[in-house]
Amino acid sequence: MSKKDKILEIALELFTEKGFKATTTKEIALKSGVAEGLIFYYFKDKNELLNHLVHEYSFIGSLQKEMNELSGLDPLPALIRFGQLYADFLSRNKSFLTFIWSPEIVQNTDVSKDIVDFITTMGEHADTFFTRAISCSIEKKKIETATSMFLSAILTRVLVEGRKTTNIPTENKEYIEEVVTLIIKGLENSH
Amino acid sequence: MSKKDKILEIALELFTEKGFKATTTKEIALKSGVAEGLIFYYFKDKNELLNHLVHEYSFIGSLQKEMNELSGLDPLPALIRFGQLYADFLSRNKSFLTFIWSPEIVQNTDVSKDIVDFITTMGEHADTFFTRAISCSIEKKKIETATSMFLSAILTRVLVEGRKTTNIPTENKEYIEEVVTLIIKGLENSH
Amino acid sequence: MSKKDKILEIALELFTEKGFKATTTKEIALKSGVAEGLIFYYFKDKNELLNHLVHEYSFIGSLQKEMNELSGLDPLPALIRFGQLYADFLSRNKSFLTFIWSPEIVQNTDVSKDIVDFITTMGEHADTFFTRAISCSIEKKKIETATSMFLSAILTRVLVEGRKTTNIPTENKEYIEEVVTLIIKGLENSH
Amino acid sequence: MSKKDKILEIALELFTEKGFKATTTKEIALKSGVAEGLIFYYFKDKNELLNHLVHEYSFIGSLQKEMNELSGLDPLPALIRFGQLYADFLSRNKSFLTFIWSPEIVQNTDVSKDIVDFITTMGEHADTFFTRAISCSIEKKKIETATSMFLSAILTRVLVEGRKTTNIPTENKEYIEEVVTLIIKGLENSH
DNA sequence: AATGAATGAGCGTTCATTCAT
DNA sequence: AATGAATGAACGCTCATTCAT
Repeated sequence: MSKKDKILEIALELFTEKGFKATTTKEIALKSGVAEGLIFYYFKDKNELLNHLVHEYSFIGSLQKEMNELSGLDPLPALIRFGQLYADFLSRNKSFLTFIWSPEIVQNTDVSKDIVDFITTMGEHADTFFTRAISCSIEKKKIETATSMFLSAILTRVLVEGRKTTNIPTENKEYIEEVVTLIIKGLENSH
Repeated sequence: MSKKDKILEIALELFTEKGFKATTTKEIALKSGVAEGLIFYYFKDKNELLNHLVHEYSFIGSLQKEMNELSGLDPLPALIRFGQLYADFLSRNKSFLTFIWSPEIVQNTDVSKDIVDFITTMGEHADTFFTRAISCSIEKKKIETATSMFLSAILTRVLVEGRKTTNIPTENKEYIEEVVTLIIKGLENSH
Repeated sequence: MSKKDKILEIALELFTEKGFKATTTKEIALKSGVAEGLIFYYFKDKNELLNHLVHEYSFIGSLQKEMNELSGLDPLPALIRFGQLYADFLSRNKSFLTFIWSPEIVQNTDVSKDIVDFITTMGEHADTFFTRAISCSIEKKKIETATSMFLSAILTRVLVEGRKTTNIPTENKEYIEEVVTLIIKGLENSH
Repeated sequence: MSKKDKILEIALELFTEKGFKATTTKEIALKSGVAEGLIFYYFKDKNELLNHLVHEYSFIGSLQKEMNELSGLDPLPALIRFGQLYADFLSRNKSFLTFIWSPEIVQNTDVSKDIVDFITTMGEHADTFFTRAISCSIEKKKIETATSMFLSAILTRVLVEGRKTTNIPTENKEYIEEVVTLIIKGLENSH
């Protein structure tokens, strides 16, 4: 791994763990095993290091690949698997997500838009899965509400409940299954 | 308003807007119209100002009062009203919530526990409303899943969708009604 | 005791214990049980409080009185008693002496001159005692050397040896007697 | 001379001249011709700069070397030369000695012990010289008293009389000779 | 490419001093 | 006489940034 990449790796780790301002370039250099000056050789200043990180960070890419496996599944298992992939993805990127959502970053960058876009994209995917999973036709708006609930439930579980000191009582998989079941039944019962 | 209160007010505003480290005491003093020294007369250092803010902040109190009005309502309208109060509450405290959830604060204080506690309390309230709204008896676990979805949907809507550049297509009230309807139908259909 | 006197008392205590700059007016006020403002009501500023202390402090007065008792004694016992009084006096004022001898005070006040004057006065007293104690006549210069040694021995013992962690092996009285004996014998042997 | 050494040199000069608290880091930087930040690059804070100074200061080393020349001399000249070396040493380190003896330093460090140790060591040296200078055997205690007087006389002369506004009437050498003569005669006359 | 000594603006904080009460 | 809230200059210190090597 090149020194440049090492700097980026460590910077990401420290920024997401402690915050941007609370992380010093000295600390990054130390943990990266490089001289402090090198950071400024590769990146004009600390902000450019942040921008590089935030825009380069391949957000959706990693998830996109995994979702190819869903095409061969039946609608219901696909929906559940989709939920799991989403939960895993959020889990992996939890600290990065809360980082770019924090006041000091939201103020300085436009990445929160990226998150919203991402959630929208996820929503569109989920919409098609729900549509396929429901036998009968249904209002588009109802599907959208269902989708929004589905994604919110997973998002909240991972980001909020992950911080509970007590362990999560139900496994993710089981929880997702329950959520899907409840929504599907709600949708089927509503026409 | 006393100078001490003014300092607290402005500090809250700036911390939630820009972050803790990114806000200087000079800036707080300037906007508060006091000498910088006064901040340290009342709060021994910047951290104590933060702690004061975080622990004094009457999180649940404001919501608790509003929830008294729900006791007279029928189960379903009560549930919807409950959702609205929750959404309004989150809306009001949006910036504070993302602030204390940010890396620089989560790391330094034990307040994330406060949020989790709050969410748990909200969950218990919602549980009783759902139980009352469903005519027939139902597994406790199903109710809990329903509740979690309900609260997540509102939380995500307010915190995430509030940052969408495009305006929110559906009004909160309408959205909450849809969510409640879908969940209730899902529950009733599941036994 | 008036509040003014209390301030002076506490200021003296703190200045000599911690140094002038290291003692804050807040600390003086707190320990004195008065408001901080009162210090500046009585003394224009912190420096005037210091000056007041340094010039008011009746240095020699307390010793002068005690020395009246010496007039009735024989030369040798008088010399020994004189040494004891001097040692006691130094012991009582030890911290004050090292205080006004410290760089931060020597630089700002002219009290080190007071100390020198005091030592000179002590020297003159001791000169007459030694002259009386020696039967035969002797060069004035020899007496002065003897005196200087006598006073130095006591001064050093009290100020320096008092800081030894181990206890002083010999009692002051015994030490003074030995010193006097040695000097007297030295003088008598030199003509 | 390196910038680090320059900082140490100037800090020593200012601390001993004005006191520790009364010397600002800005002043040290200015007189040293370096940026203020450099002080904190080499020494993590002002206290560490002081500690470095105080422990690095080769107190005894410089004197120890000079004392090798004494071994070839006869007892009496050796004693007189020893006194001169001691007086010179004290003279050179006068401001440093009063500095570390001042309240603000005595309170913060354990260096006053260093001084006491040094004086003890000097005492042991002087003891052997006096023993050799006296032809006949004599009580150990008497020697110690003599030694103590000898060192005190020189210490006081340099530290106290050096602050007299009037010039010192007698030269150091002459004074030391007188002191030695007087003590030797006192000792020889006492058995 | 890589270092780390050196910089200095600006931070959080202290504290003597003022002043309305 | 006495208070203590309020001030702001100046302190010790941090840290992103520069630059000679």
